[in-house]
Amino acid sequence: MSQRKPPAAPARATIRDVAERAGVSVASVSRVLSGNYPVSDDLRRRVLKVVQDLDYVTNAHARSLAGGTTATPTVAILLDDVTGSAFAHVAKGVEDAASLRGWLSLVGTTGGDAERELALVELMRRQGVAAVILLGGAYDMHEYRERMDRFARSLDAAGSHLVLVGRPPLDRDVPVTTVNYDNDGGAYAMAGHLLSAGHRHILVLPGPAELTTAQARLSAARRAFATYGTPFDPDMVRHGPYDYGHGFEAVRACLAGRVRFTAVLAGTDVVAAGAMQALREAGLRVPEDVSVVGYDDIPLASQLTPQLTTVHVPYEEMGHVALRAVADWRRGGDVRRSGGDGGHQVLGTHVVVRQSVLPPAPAR
Amino acid sequence: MSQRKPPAAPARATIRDVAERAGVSVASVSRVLSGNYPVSDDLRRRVLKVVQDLDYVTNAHARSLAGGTTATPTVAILLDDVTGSAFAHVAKGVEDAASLRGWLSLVGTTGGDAERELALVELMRRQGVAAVILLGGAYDMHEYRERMDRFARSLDAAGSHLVLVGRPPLDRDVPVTTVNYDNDGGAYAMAGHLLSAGHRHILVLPGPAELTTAQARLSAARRAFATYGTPFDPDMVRHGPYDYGHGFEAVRACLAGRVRFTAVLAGTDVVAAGAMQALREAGLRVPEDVSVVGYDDIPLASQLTPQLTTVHVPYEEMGHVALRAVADWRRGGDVRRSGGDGGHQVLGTHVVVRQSVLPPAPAR
DNA sequence: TTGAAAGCGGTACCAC
DNA sequence: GTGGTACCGCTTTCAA
Repeated sequence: MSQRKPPAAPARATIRDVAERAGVSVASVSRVLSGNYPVSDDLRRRVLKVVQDLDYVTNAHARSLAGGTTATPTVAILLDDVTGSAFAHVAKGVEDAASLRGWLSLVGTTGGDAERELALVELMRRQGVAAVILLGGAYDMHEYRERMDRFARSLDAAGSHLVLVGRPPLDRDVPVTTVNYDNDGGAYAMAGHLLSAGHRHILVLPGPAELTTAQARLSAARRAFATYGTPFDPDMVRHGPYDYGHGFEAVRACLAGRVRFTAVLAGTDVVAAGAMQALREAGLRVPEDVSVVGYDDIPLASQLTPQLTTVHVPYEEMGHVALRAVADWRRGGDVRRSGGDGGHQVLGTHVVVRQSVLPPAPAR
Repeated sequence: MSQRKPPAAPARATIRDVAERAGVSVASVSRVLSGNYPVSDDLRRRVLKVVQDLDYVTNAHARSLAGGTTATPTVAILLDDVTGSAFAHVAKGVEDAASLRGWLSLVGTTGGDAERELALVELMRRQGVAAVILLGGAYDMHEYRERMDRFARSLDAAGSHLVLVGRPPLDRDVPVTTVNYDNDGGAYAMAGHLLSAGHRHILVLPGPAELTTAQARLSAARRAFATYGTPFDPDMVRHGPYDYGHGFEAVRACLAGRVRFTAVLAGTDVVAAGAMQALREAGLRVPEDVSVVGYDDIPLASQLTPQLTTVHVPYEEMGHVALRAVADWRRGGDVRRSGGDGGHQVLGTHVVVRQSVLPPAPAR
């Protein structure tokens, strides 16, 4: 307590310690360790020996400050939650692509908290990461745009870059890259699949009303209804979180309320899983009595019984694309501002037909 | 291409730029930004204005180098895969605890690759993180111990610390903290649950033969068999990866091979899910015809139909405990070497009874 | 081939 | 209160 030197600091060895102990100059040690410069075998041996003995490692901060070999490029991935989210697959995609290039990738979670998101972006910016990749979940359009705008510009000013994945794009003059999937197309096709099977009474569980992806899926479904000349009943839409519990509760409530439906169009696979569970508990069979479809095509979809018909979203590939965009950006200076690609990419989606859809039962 | 100055370097503003533009000294700028020193309001305003204009941020590397306010403590979490692994929940636990303290946490994935693990540990060590937390998945005892030994010592030498979660502990004199769950107790209780329900022909899918956790679960099951005076048939054990596919294939193969069993003791919930699917496809009902139990108690367990009886492992809490251990370590200098706790903690597990177990059917 | 020294961007101590 | 300035640990000219 009264000590001047806190014993908690084990005094990490420095390059000077190594130099001294090896009887050479710091410059030589640096050369040996960087390996990008000719050095005599004897010197190298002596230095490496001491490095071993001292268990020395170069201080990344110092190295990066000195502007040496640009430190390993690092990308930061920010998402709400690692557990179970479909976006965890995007993170995996980014990580795999990064490690393939010898880059480092780090994941930070925001817990859906804007404050924490801001703090993390700031932190990463300070850290000098090559890019910050923001995954999924955009709510308020107003505040959101401004917020992202600021992020993009401040990262850009720090020599970094912002990538938005699964979020609405910003204005053209903002230094940002967007990677998206064809949300509309998938939702339209999925609703169409149900409609073409003959369903007319479809319970729609699009997700949170404020979430842009949910809104888009809902309006795409509407268009599909219109195409099929089927009236769209707003009462058949139940908003709620993208989780198992919501799917379960919503279906249970509708069943209890004697709402008539022959199919459930769920906003995500997890919601679909909850819906299926509620149907099953009510003694209804899927798909004989009620058809159910999801969205995302996460592993769960093919593990459910019956296997879920859903929309495949290329999450991992989106991660690859996001990382490639960062690499291109770094290399290209700012060519991508003119190039057609690079600024905003959209990957395709498609319906995966499995076993959870059948034409509506004659009766009921 | 022929440019001397790569245009890719947007020349991030420095503290000196700010000082100059604001007509003050760098020291003053530093003071304003650190906020830990009295400064005149006028000066503060002028500086902040320029900071805004230039969108200036302090360089984390420089700050950390200068040894100023110790940078935000950062912990690195390393695991195989973020998607779907039970350990993603531990990561979440660490992250939540870290963010509560205002610490930063980063997740890196190894993809089960020892090389990548090594690279990440090295990188983190260089980065000067407060601790590296390694999650799950230990294979070869020989090489493994040596490897971890080295990690522990080198991190320690760099003023950092190694925490092992869900991995076997090392020797007492190695500077490491271990957080574990009562794997044995859970496995023993789970097998006991099946045995006490009357099952005698149990198919055991413990997981990968080389994985320490799988080995432990298997031997605990054996002990339970012994306790119940039930002969243990090695032929009823099928090793394989901790995934859905393995559960599915193993059960299908046994069914095809006319192996007689009334229950499945799966190594994880995911394996159990695969097993249930195979049974269902064979026209067998769970639990009426065959009982199935898992291990982990991830959300999936309660989302399956029937809901899965399994062993609850406090993954998130393990994350909290791991982070607390790091905080204690940092604070305590090296008191924990003497203290009984802190070095090696074991959290309890327990069976969660749901709907996937029934006494064996009379016939069959 | 090797060594000396000038920064990289900040922080903090020491004067004024 | 404010401005100089000596480092932090490392890389990289520039000489020797």
